[in-house]
Amino acid sequence: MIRIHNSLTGTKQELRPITPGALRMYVCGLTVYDYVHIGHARMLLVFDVVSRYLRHRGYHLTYVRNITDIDDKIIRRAAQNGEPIEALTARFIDAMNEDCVRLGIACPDHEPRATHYLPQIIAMITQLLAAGYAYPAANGDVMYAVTRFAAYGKLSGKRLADLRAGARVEVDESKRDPLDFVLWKHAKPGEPAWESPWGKGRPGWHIECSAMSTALLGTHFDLHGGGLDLKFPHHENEIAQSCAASGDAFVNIWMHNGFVNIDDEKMSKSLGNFFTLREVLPALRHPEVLRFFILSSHYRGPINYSLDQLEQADAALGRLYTALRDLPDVTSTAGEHSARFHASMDDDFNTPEALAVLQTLAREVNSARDAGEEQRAAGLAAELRSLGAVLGLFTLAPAQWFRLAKPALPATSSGRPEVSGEAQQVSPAISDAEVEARIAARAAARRAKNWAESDRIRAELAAAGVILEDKPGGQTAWRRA
RNA sequence: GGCUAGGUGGCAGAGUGGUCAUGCAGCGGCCUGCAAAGCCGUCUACGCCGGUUCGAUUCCGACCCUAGCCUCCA
Repeated sequence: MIRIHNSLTGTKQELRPITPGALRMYVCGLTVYDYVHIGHARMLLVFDVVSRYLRHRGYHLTYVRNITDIDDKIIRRAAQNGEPIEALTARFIDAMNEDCVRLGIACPDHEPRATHYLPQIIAMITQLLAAGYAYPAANGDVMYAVTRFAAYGKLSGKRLADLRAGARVEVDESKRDPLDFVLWKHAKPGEPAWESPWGKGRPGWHIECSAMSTALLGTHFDLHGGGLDLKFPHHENEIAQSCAASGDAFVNIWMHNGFVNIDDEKMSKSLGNFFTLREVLPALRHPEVLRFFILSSHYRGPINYSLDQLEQADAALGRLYTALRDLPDVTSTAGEHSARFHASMDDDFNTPEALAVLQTLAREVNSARDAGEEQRAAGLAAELRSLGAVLGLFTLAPAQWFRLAKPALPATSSGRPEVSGEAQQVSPAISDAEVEARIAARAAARRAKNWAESDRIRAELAAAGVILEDKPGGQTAWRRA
């Protein structure tokens, strides 16, 4: 039984598919006007793991993650760049897909783009107007009347009166209530626009998600996810739109992932303290390190980004790869660790606990190997490998992992990895073949019990970032630091 | 101001009404020519004040502190 924390009720509840054996999930994806940053990556990774796990548990999952490809910021950025909007969005969609491939994030089943769903958006606004939930404003926009929707504020735990008292909502003559939000924006000169019953214009952000999710998953589906910052007003508005338009229940369980913080402050574009994947990944041994780092905290809580934390993730992941090293590939047997792993993941996707199970498993692999129980060690390692794969880990063969060097990139005081030509020279490159040659020379010295020469070669290799491990029987394994 | 999450050992980070989180770091062993890796053992905890309880880090209340949302945001 899988239990998931539902933002709507504030409690964990049992996952009961609307259609037995099948699940439908919609996640709010990106607005494509810039490169993917670590905060986005967390959302992408969290729901990648959620979808992997639900499938692992035998559900037939339909996973939809949208792309917002028309929006104020996109229009502004395109104008700044002197670039057509379509070129800008195409560029950043390509970049996002590249980043996802690097991180091993599987493609969702559907990746709808707002601009491809204008008919559905217009149809839904028409429905809302007909049902009296929306009204045409004097300026040509179409607005949603929040007071008409009794449950408004349920998801975010807010009351309309409290929100108004906040007095931070803009005063807009065209709104009947300051909290009303726009469904359709009338065209302004020079902006992209589509024909509609209310004249030329473009959709508001909130209606896109309601229209796309309904079009692809129906009026009532199982799971809806997104970043915590979308809870209000975006998801609140989605509920208001979708429920009002269909009269149906819309979403059973709302899931929100926590933020990535820098120095305990939210990473965001407005604060300017964000890191793109393109800056961060070159500073890592492998993108899997970032995945491990993200999964080492529970998805709902905040996570503090720092190079030090990434170092720890690198070390911990390396330890798991160490346990998988040099063991025959045997069929995994589901033992007590699998049961613990599944219990952890079943409990609201508790990945830190699931990773702890993997670490315990790794210790037992090593322990069995030390005791000379090769068969048992191989069986446990196979279990480790298959459980890790559920989380998207162990995409490399252990031998590959240990050939990768951890880039020695100096960091600025802000924790931002500095990637420059100068920085790259810090890690001297020594080829695998050269390493093997030096090890052969050292082996000869060792056979002659010339420890001084043996240790000299080892120190020389250490300076080049290569660590040696002598095995029983005269063999020497090596890895990059 | 309103609303919502949190405050766990040197660090990160789970969890629980009463013998284990886990990883890194430390300490003591084993192994090793010496290392490395690994194994075994071990030390540092649950913001503050009350209450409930045989017993609370875990439940309840007050307080302090932090973050987030209330405006675009994963």
